[in-house]
Amino acid sequence: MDAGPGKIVSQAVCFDQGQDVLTLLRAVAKKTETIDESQFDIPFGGLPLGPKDLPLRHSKRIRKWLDNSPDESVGVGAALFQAPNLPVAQWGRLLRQLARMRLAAHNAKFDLHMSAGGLRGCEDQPPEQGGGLDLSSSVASDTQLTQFVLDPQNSTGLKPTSVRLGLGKELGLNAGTEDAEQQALKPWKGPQTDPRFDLIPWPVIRVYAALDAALTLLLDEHQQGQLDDEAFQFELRHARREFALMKTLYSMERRGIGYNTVASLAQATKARELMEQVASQLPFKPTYPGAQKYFFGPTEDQDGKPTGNLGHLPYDDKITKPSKSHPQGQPQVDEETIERLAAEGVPHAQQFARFAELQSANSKWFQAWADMTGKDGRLRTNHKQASVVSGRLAVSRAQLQAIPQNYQIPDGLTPVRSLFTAKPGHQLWEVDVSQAEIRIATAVARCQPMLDQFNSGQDSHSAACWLMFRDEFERDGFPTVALASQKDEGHPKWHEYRQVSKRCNLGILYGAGAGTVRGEIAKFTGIDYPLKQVRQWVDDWRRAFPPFVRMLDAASRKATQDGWVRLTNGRVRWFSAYEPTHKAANQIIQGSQAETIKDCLVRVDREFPGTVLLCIHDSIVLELPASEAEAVARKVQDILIEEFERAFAKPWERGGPVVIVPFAADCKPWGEPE
DNA sequence: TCGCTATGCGCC
DNA sequence: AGGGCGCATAGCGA
Repeated sequence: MDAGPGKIVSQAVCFDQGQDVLTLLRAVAKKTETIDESQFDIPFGGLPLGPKDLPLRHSKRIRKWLDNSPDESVGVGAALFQAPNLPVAQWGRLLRQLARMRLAAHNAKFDLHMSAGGLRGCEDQPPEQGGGLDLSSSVASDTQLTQFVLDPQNSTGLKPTSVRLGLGKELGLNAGTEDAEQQALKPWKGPQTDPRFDLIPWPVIRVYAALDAALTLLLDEHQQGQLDDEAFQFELRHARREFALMKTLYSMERRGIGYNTVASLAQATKARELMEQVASQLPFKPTYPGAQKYFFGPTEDQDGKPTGNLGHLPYDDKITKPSKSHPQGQPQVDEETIERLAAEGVPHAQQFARFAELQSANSKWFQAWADMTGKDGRLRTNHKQASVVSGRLAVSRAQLQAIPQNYQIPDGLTPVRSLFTAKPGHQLWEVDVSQAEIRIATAVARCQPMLDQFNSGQDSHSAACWLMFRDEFERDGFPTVALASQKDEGHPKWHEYRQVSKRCNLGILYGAGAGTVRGEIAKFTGIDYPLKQVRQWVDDWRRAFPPFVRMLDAASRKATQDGWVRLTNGRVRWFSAYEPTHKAANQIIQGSQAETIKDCLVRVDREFPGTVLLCIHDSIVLELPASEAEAVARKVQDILIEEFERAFAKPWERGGPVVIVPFAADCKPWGEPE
């Protein structure tokens, strides 16, 4: 159960052939240590194991709280506060016992990590001496994932779900239980920014832990009863898919990815030096609000004294959205604003941009990821499987779905991608589906014009370019798309028009209007076309692909009328009451892609165990033995193509033949450009 | 000190 | 009416 941003306490319930609860496992962890540094302090009883590792702030906080609250429950806590852990050997017995059972857990992946991690400082020991044990083959079900499949519209939290289903009444569960729990635990747990579940005395948390364990068991029984019913075959199938995916993600997270902390920290140091040089020349605090004040703030204060601000007029299109604190909206200070200021020769604009990019690179990558890397030199992320509405995977902790492309790296620093390393004798490879979303859109919309282009070997953007600008190409003597795409001999405007077409493809399928498409074109080509011209192009695009237009309309109509749309594998994307439905088509595409890549991931993990490191929406990163790296990567490439083509193959008309939209995949060593 | 919001920006 | 995420920072108010 997630008990706050990245802070977790969870219980696993163990049962044996339907008998009563046998054992509780209480797992505690800190955000930064959930995975690569085990963090068990198990306050099962009052047997001392030595003092806890207590940060000063917590020590102070608890001491203060104890002094001010001399009631009985606190006395119990105070007695247990010093050293409440069980002997290490008991941890080992617990793990061995769990390994022999069938386990149900709410968010099983977390419990698996805790069990496998072992006790702090004992990671390399056998369980009897505090080491971990892999319990993944003992886990039989994950009640949170199953609930996500059974009821995607509601919270999958254990207590809200139980209350909703009327479970646990005999245990005293009611709508207020969760709040009561938060109230009771808060003084011990500390602030949300640094919660310490391991500092909560067992007598304080015991009742809640026991309740969670019992609820998990009740929920599991309830769900399994439902899934036994033939009417729930669909849900059963998808619950099994998610469960299999959970185990794959668990093994990926355990593995982590090699990261060169030494080089990363060297870059961090270099970045800080560069930042200091720049900052010393800036006449304002180098923050976004500071820059806003300097560039756009009044030049004089109320008394007519000069403020040192420049008093630049805000750009009309660069005002933040009105909010409570700023009903008029504020002058926006983003990259583009700064660029414009710099172009006007406004002093310090360029320097501030430089400072901001250096600081961002350090705090997001060079410093942050080095700090997060484990003692084994591996950097680990945490997948969230049941939180994204579209069905995509999300990752937290290290945001390894947003590893910067090389061109994003500030001048003078090393690309972050080059800091990822393979273990000895291995190589990193990435395999990705090319233009997945447009191929999916082609299948979903049954778009014959785009299909024809794919079948003749065109990529989607060249295809759109050809169809949108065909008249002009033909008039100028370029009668085929193949000729027009030749770099040297092609139509002089081919590349410009292809960019325009690409932005139309992506933008319109995402639900963008002409204004946004115009901005995108400007961003990628540097040419700011008149809105009227862009509107014309959007119309050209719509004329070239009538089935896409029909699909966009049909999807949003369905989402408006029914409140949901269906993905390619039958799963449903629900729309909440106030969610705009213009994005419905995009959600079908994005969600269907996510469902398909999940199946690929599980299959690749099964066929090539131990190799998968990351999955980034349409790509899979692998760590492969050097001797056969390319061969395996090619096989994975084939798997992606096969799975995507199969997922989207269907008859395009009633009783007609099955139409297969061709998919393509790229396969290359990690870090190599296209 | 802590929780919250606003802002900006990385990825697909 | 461009979709889906997560993270860092700043600033404000309790």
